[in-house]
Amino acid sequence: MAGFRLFDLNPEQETAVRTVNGPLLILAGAGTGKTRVITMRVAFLIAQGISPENILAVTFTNKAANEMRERLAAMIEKTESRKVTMSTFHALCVRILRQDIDKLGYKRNFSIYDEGDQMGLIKKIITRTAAQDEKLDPNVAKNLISKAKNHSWSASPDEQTLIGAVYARYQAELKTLNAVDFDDLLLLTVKLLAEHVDVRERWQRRFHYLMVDEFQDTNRLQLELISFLADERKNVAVVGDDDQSIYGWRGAEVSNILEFEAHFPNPTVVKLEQNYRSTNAILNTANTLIKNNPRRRPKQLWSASGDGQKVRIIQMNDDRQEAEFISNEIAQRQVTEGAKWDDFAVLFRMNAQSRLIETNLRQLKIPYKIIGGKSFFDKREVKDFLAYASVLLNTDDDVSLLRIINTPARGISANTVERATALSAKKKTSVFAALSDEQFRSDLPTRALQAIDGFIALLDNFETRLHQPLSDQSTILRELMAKVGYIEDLKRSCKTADEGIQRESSIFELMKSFDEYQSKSVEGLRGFLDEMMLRNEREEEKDDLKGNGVTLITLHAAKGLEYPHVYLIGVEEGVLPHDRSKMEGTVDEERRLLYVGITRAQKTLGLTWCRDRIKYGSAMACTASSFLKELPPEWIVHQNAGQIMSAPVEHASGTSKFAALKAMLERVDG
DNA sequence: AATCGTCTGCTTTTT
DNA sequence: GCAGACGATT
Repeated sequence: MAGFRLFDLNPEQETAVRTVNGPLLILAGAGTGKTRVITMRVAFLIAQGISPENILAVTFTNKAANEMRERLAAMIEKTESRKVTMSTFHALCVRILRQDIDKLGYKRNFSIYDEGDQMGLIKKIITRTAAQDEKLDPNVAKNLISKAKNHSWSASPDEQTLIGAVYARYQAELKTLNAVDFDDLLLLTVKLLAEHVDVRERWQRRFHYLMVDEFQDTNRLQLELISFLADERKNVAVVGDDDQSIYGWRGAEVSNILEFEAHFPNPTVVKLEQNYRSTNAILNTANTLIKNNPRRRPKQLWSASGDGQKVRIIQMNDDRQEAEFISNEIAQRQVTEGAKWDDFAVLFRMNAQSRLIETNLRQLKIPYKIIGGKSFFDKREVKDFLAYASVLLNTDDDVSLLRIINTPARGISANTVERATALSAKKKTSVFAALSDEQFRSDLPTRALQAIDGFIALLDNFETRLHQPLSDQSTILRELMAKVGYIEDLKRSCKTADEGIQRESSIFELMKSFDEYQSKSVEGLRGFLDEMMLRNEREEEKDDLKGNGVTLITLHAAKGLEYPHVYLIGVEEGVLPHDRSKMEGTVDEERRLLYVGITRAQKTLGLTWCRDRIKYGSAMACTASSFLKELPPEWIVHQNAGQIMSAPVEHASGTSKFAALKAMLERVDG
């Protein structure tokens, strides 16, 4: 108890922190100090004498888990805080499965397939399964499979339909390859806990107090997992905001939070409504908008920090003008208001919308950062490297094996690989097993056989060395890469020397982080790979790119972030709400998306819409989003960009415009 | 095996 | 309007 007290909490926050036993639902509106409450509640539990080992806090992202860990470490004894389990859903599942997945017929050294690996496998299966005249979009298949898994429909897919057959084969093949995809991590964990009482009870004995962050984003399986772990104690504290549920299309069930009482009867319900981020103009705009959603838990955000400036709705002639106007205005405000580039964010529904903004910002030499885009882990060389590592740990991992079987080229032709793959499919084995099959080898030319034997020997050799006790895995990996001449091959395949250096440095970076991982963990290469597979570069981007610059970000990715000045662009019917949402009946979720966008703003907010927009290459007339009509007139001011930009320069603003221009020119010169 | 050219089809993306 | 996929070409 010593050294811990509840710092400056408002009454609701304090209730949330002090409620220790039984189900607890914390409805935490945007900017209401949620993370603080969670970490303080964990500290409070420990101060009450609860063992930190018995506390589990689950989040969705590594970033959130790390942040919580750091904050807790600053609050209580390090030795104590370390014993608390803070983990993402998926990492927790990996941990559970690595111990007992053999009970489900998988091997404990299973590989984890990311979405790219998954797609590769699905494509392969579709081509093998579909008849000549049959077509199946692999993306559609992937989504359906994911949906099926999230609803635990794994039992007996209808194999008469193509999709059913693909699903069945995909799942069977994953098992042959000793691999699991992201959905499997949850599905198999739930299955394991459901079917094996001993495992279930072991984990129930381990965790007595559960906390779940972003509960509105949990899917069915995640709720099931929590329910299993909570057992009869029902010490489940969930934190979330139904109004910020924007991942329904990925399987998130808002009903988990809306019908929390049905899953965990008689909970304590706490509403956090005092907002510490935005002005009341912004909050009232958000409040009024979201009231139009029928199914929600009523909340009313308020702030003690005053009304602030009205929210602007700015009409543009077209998307070209939208980009120009915003870029110019940011340049101007940076000077006249003394704002930093960092203080501005431009939010949009679709990534494509960032292009024009980007172009304009670049012209004005305004630094910017785009969140999103290609990930470090999508880079060819990174995937290759991880594939080599993965094959050493699980030679049955076909996706990784096929990736590296002839990279760098070692005389195993596409044709040979195709034959091995076909045989492996027929015999229901992995490709690696097929390589040693007599049937496969009998009619192969000597050259091909030599190449294959060389490859098998190479893997055997390094696999053995890797598994020797006390082996230096990092050195072994380096030697493997050197032996196969990977880096030379990589550089040879690059168009420019610069690209070669870039790619090489990705490999070095990866090796370096493995060294770092090894210096503080005993899990070895397996643990490192797990971490890599469950890690999202984009989340780190949000930290790394804290540097100077205007942020360009999608509404989805902006959740959880905040900026002093926000522009939300393309608030048009068809963009927000997106055309597709109307067909799919998910307009409420689009409204929540706008709500999330609005509540990102701390001081000022501008919503823009265009009368014309280039869509799919040609100009299309647009109308303002129907959501704009739902905003409270008393907190809104309407403007027209065309008029502002062509307005005669009056004296006062003339001075500032001149100053802005001057500053701009100085930047160009410098 | 790589590169070029044509076709297609179009949100969002915590792991 | 443009990226990504796929097939034809060297």
